[in-house]
This record gives sequence, structure tokens and C-alpha cells, in this order.
Amino acid sequence: MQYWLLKSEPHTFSIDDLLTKPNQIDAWEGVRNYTARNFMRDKMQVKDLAFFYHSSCEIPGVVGIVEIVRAAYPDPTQFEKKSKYYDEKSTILNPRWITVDVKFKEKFKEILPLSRLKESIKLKDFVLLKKGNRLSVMPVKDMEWNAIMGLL
DNA sequence: GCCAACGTTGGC
DNA sequence: GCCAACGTTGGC
Repeated sequence: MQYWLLKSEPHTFSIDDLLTKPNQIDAWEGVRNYTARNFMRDKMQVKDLAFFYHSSCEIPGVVGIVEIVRAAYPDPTQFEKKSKYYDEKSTILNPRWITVDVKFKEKFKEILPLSRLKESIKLKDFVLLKKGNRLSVMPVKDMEWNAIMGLL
């Protein structure tokens, strides 16, 4: 069992958007970075838990928790010509990008802002806080997960 | 909107 | 396989 952090821009897909989906489940589509993809493809498993993180917005931070309910499968948006995630080099037989299904678990009463994570000494080595980090899917150590939960 | 940091592309 | 140019991310 592995913990994760998943970034999303709330104006594209927010935790409230997830709440509107059937069974509160949706595909985590549009990951187009190889490192992030490899984490999802090779390490992410059903029952893993992930923080839902809002980025590129007024107050970036952790807003809740989701559970992985379906492991890696080809991301359908790579085949959709009209999608901004379309990839002409992907084929059905040889898809380049994958997605997983996530299910809503919990929304925090208030956002846990990035600024508060930065204040935690326990999180000084957390990948999210590393200078220049741009990964949209990253593993979270047990200790880091617990430290973040402890800030709520 | 700025810009630092990083990833990707493509010419050689 | 190198690396310059370009594109993207994401906090501020």
C-alpha cells in the first residue's frame, strides 16, 4: 500500500468536479509526463490512497483524499483528435499514456495550503516542496502522509 | 503576467 | 548522443 499526491488545476478538474461523477469515480486523465506516467503504470495499485492537490490557483494546497479503484489502463483521451490531450504517436496497439480511476474519499473542511506544508519540519524532504518540482503524480512516504494529516 | 526550473524536441 | 531552443509548469 502506497500513498500518493495527485495535482490538478481546479479550473480544469477540481475535487468538487469529482463529487459530481457517477459513484464519485473518474479517470485521472491527461497525465503527459513520463515520470508521472511510470509511477501510475508501475507502482500505483487499487486501494492506494492519494491526496488531491489543487495547483495553479489562488491558494494551492491539499483539498482531500481519493482512493485508486482501477489500476493503469490506456488513457482514452490520447486517441481523441479534439482533445487537448490527443497524441498522434499513440496507437491502440501501442498506447503511450495511461490513466487510473480514482474515487472520492474525503474533502477537508478547509484547504491545507502549500504555505502550511512548507512550515512543517517533518516535510522538509517532501518531493512537492523541492525547488523546481513539477511532477503531477508523486509518491508520499508514510511519515509524510501522517505529518500532513497531522496538520489538519 | 513574470520567470525559474525542468522536460521535450530536433538538428547535427 | 549532445545540446540549444522551445514549451510547460506552477508559485508568486
